[in-house]
Amino acid sequence: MKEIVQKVKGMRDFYPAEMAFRTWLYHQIRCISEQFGYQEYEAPILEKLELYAAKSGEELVKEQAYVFSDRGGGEIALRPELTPSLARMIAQRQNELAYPVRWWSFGPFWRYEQPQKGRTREFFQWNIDMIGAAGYQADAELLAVCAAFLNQIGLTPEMVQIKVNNRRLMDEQLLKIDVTAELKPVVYRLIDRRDKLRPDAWRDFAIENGIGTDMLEQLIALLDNQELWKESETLTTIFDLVDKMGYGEYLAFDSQVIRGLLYYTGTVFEVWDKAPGGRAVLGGGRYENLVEDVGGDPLPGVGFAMGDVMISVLLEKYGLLPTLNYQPAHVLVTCFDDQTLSDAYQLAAEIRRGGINVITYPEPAKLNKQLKFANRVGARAILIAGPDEVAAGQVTIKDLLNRTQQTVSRADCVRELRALGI
RNA sequence: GAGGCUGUAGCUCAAUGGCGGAGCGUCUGACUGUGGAUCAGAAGGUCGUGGGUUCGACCCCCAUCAGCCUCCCCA
Repeated sequence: MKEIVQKVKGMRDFYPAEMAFRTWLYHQIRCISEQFGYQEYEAPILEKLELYAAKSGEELVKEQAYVFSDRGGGEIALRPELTPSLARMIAQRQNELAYPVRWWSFGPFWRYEQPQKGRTREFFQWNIDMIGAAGYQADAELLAVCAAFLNQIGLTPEMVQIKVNNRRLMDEQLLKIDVTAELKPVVYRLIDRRDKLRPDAWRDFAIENGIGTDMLEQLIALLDNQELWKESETLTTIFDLVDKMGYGEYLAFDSQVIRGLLYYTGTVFEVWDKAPGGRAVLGGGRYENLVEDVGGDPLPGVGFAMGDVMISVLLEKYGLLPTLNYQPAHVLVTCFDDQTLSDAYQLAAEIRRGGINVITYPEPAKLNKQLKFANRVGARAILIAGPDEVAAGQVTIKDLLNRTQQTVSRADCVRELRALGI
């Protein structure tokens, strides 16, 4: 134990059980993405640091990216997010793609953060984007993808909610209460923190940052206005479209959803656990300038990203983790003794050619030991070909589930296994 | 970056500053061609790591590493 080198902080091992879950999640994601006609793609794990300098937040690049120099002296980053890579891939082939482009991806990312519940330094993230659709109606499709996914994995509108807002609406409203361009970042930050601070502490924070009492009262009235979305044609249209697609119950307008990312310009949304103290598990929105920022021509996009860690926490919390069988072989061929070992290996090969996954016990051992092993690894049936069976051209099939066994001719073995439902 | 809790057998955890334990699991046997049960036995530990205090440290102190939790942050 002492001499086992520890794994790097914040990294996870995926033993077969965890790997089975990750594969399951990947499958759910693929299923929904393809339902809406999105194509899978992948970008490099390593990118030049300057790719992120273009638009990602300062915090992300300076504090949270894994950065190192390669042997050529270049500044390289382990990708902390995918969107800049996506923007580059689009820009590189800007004139040959059929728009709107619908792409999705699921892969690993790294951020140098303090590991805690729902957060690791290496995580997997689903990214899904539609690029090249200028109309805000496209935003509704991404919200539907999001809701369809939540529905697919069993998260109901009672458990989670997609909080939607629109930055343009908020900008207009803030302008009405005389929030200047200089004040806007502070006010955004203030809005973002409203649920994190106590009311009095929140007010103090506002005053300290130069927000006058009058403006603060107007801001509170603005944020508390549940009907504010009705003043946005974008939001009313989007809500209507998502409702028509059958996912209206998942949506809720929330004027406090702003999102930290600099590049969002229109609709923004986050999926939240509705329980008290709930957290965001997914976020996204519309961005107008990203492709331009990496050197392409202006092209709008809308998309979202979801990490595997928080969604797992949520599924576990609501008892929705799937029960997965991660033993691919349902049959074990026993190895009786040195004389019949080659027959056992040969039998296993015959069964495999019959289309059934098989493991062999690789060396002679006591039969009860092999039976225990078969149980441990989750096999459904075992095959015994000892001296008696070999001499008679037969094989004994033992059904571990029903505790029955039969001796059949070798030629019938595959058929008999099929009859057991294997 | 800040704070709190934890670290003892493969796993889950006990142990008043004075002989390091239990349950589960593993292995062996009872059972030399038949599994999940039962019984018996065995293996398995530099008590996270490094210092310090003490006649004596798993226990107290300091540092450090890791895990969990909270704050900060959140693409």
